Amino acid sequence: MQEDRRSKPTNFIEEIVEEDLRTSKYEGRVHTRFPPEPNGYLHIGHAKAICIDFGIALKYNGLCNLRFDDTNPTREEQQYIDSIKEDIRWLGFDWKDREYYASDYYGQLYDWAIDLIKKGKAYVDDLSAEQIREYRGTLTAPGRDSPFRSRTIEENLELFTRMRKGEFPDGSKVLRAKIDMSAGNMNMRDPVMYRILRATHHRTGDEWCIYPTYDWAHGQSDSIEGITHSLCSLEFEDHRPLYDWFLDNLGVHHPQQIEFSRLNLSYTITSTRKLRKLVEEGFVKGWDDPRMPTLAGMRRRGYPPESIRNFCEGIGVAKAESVIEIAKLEHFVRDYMNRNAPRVMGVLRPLKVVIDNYPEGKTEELDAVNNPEDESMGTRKVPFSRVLYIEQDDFREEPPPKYYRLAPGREVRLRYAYFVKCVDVKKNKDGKAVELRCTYDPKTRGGDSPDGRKVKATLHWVSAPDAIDAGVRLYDRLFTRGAPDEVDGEGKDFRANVNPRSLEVLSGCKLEPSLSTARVGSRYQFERLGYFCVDPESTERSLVFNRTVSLRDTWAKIEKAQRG
RNA sequence: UGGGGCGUCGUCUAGUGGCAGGACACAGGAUUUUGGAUCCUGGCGCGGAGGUUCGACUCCUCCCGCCCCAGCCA
Repeated sequence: MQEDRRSKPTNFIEEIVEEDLRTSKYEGRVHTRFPPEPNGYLHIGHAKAICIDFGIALKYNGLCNLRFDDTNPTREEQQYIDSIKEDIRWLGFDWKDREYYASDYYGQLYDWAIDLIKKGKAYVDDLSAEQIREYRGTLTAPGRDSPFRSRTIEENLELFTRMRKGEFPDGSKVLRAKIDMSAGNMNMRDPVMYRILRATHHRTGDEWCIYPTYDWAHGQSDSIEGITHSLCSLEFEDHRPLYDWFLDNLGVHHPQQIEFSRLNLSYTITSTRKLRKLVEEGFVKGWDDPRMPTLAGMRRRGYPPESIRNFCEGIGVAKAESVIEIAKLEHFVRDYMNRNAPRVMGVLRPLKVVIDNYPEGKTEELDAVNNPEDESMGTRKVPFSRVLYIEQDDFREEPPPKYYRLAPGREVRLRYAYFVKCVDVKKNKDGKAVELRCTYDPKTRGGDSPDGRKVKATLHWVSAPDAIDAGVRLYDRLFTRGAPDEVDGEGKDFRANVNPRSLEVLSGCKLEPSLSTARVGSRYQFERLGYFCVDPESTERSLVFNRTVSLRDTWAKIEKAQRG
């Protein structure tokens, strides 16, 4: 009955879920989970998974758990747990009180391991890691049975119990599932379930010296939590037979694993391991560096969570491997910001302008629209005076073709203010323009000429005596190649493709005074320049802005084409 | 030469035997007090070959290409 009102499935996973709902496969329940390993910060790839896991639950009136897949104490840390929770909440999802840990289930997992041993389906193996590898065979050649494969149930029970008690050194024994050493699927060649590892776990401390592997922990955790649909990425596809094997041989609740293709973004890396390298080797300043594709970095950069969600919805869910163009992400950011970010004027690279015929000491308060896309955002006053700043790039002594902005003898509009005409240029020794002298037309107040005279350009500006100083950080893509893992030379890796000009730090930028109350995290459109966000490094005395993304820039394209 | 997947505009993605649609990108135009936004227009695609069918992106066969798997990582 409810189904009728539901929108059509938008991807193959929703189709499966709806089919399961129709056939009451899980008594009409939908219960998913997001299972991050707390070994790094969440990135845009995780965002896709989060949107799918939580999104499916939301759409079908189900639940989505947060479960930390913490089975490897050597690389997991509490700080990552904290950041992951913060980032999921920021993205806009809520797991309520369903915060779980695979380590919560160590006891149950141990009991189930005993169960499998008793069923003759698991055994303790004394082979070394290297020997196990040799015995496993290759992709094309079958493996061989370990000499310890035929131990009696009693012996296995005793050995495994002693493993748990800490009677054997690290790495000396493992517990393996007894499946099929000749299976075409390598995962079925007697996979390891437990390894001996004396490491302090961030939650269980030193309680355990044996730790379950992913394969042994994951499906069983899903089962314990009553998960119905266990969604994961493609590389786990050939783990599914093992996932099924454990659950079937245990005879417990059996969720369905469904795999989808993970997100790849051009000019971006989405590998926790590689991102950690960028952090640890100082290519960026931290996990939350605004150039990082981490949620923390994107948040600091100014990406609205809504835009990331819209992006994830916009790219779809499928099994084909793909690389999404970064332009698509930027589109969703601009789309959201255009509708929501208040407009403001700021000059990044100031060029002084003196209005010769404007009275000295006079200041006017001009009306400016806060957002032309949303009248309800109202208007504000912007001060105008005789001395102003405009953008250096908005003046050319010798304007190229199609350049509409200011040049000697040219008239342009100052947004919300007056038409001004350039009458003189003062230059320094190097011939660089350092000050413009202009005249204004008092009859054009507000920006319209009563005689119907047109100008081709409208410039943003800031009143010099009223301006506040700020620092601005401009970001470019972190990598110079669309596919950062593609490298020319031998022995090189993605690090060779890091863009040395990914960060440009500007100081002495001039902003309109209304920004003096801007709070950390606030997002604005600097008219004609782009969207900017107040960085946490801002202080009361000095604001720092991050450019989230530039505006679409038609002139830049024309100019680029002109240069050839 | 083992097992598991995947191939639809430049990039994503819809399609479930009946005119191949959408988004982004790109190109052109209209409009504009942001060279923004908006609107219009345009080009561009079913990996290949056979077969079944009145009709095939869809079903069958073969071929080609790409990805994943030989951690006591997840």
